[in-house]
Amino acid sequence: MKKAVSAIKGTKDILPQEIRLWQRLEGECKHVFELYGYREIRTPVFEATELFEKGTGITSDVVIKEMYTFTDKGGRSLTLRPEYTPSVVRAIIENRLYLQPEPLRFYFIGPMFRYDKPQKGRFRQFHQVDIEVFDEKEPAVDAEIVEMADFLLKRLGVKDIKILVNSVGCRKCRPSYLKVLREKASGAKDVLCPDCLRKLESNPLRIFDCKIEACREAARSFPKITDFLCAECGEHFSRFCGYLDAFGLTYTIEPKLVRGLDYYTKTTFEIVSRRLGAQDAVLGGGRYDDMMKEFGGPDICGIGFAMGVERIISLLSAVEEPRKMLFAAFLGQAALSKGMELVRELRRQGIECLLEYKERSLKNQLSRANKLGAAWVLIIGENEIKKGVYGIKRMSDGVQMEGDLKGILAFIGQPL
RNA sequence: GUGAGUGUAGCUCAAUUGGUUAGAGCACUGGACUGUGGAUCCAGAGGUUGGGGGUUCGAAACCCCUCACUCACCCCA
Repeated sequence: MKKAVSAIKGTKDILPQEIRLWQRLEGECKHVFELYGYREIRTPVFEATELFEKGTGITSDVVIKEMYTFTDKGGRSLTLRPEYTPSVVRAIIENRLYLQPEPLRFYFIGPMFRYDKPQKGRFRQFHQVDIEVFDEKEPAVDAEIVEMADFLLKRLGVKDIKILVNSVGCRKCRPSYLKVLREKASGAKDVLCPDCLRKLESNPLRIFDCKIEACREAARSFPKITDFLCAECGEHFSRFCGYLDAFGLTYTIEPKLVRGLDYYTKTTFEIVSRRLGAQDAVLGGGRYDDMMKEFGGPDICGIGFAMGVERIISLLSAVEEPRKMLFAAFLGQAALSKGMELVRELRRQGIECLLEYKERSLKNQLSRANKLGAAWVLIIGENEIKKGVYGIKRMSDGVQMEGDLKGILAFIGQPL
């Protein structure tokens, strides 16, 4: 098939057939988030490249190899946002939102861009639903966020999910853990695969993820981060888990849940579904207590999560809702003019109407109306115009009558 | 970035393994039925077999290059 122009690799069109699902998801998100006191915020799709280098982290994979970065005509280095958190933090500082009495709870829905190789559940332009809370140190809010995510997913009808939680410690306790882990893993150098030997340097926590049995076996004896948390982080984590218990949520403590963004401190969590394939996270997030300060803002902590819209959508099944639409069929030019007039009035009465301007047989138009799932067909022909009435047919049972505009409206008012 | 798999009509797939004019179902258009839908039957339209090159008397099939998609690694939503 010859294609003049096609969508860019890793991007796709969301077609009308699918869009109902998107609208439902967006509606549910807004509804739930507002129930929890969040308000929508929207920031630009591109930002100074520096924002992500500082925020997402210069050592993260996202920044190193996945950013859509370009130079604009003024010579500035700009980047299409690969994630949302740095933008929100920037907006808060820039607009001094922390000086307002309103709670610092924000949500956002929009596209993100990462130069990844596409695969199942992974795209170059994808969409995230994102929430962030600032200035709440208490582990209670960590638990509230997880509970909200769980509530949202239940409302959406997402099944077979698992909640994973962890603490990655803070800048005080994490380095000492990593040191011990590296030492321990170095002792097992002869059994680890080449991949893991590389991870030993770059990201030793990833060794826990290896699929090779020898590596898994060795990793079982490695220390867990949850055993190395400092007093503050340890208490935060146990209270967080306590609140989750109080909510009656089932969750798994997953000490190898590290997440790829540099900024996380203390709590991290993910909600996964095995139905998604290799990219199994529907939602992931955590606490980032230092980002605001590092951007030169006030010392305000933050916590949030991002949910992958395409991934959620793939777990939902489309529900075909019946379309309460009227199809206007006409025969001849005089009838067309009359039809345009009638349809205009019906639309003002709040009735979805479709009038197609092709001259076709009545049979053809009825057939078409049937295919489109129209609830009624309005029939306008010479006979009707002479009599000053119009035919209206209910497609579900074929019942048909004649009437003027008032009669038609009354007929439409009857149950289908 | 690395690796594997797949590209045939709008969609799902055939083509006896290299053989003549690339087929079918669904969908589409028209007709049977002149102004009354769904069922049935008939007909029509729709293809540079992803693209380019090569091997061959002959390529959708084999080889090379390229592009796209899919899946996995890495990483993440």
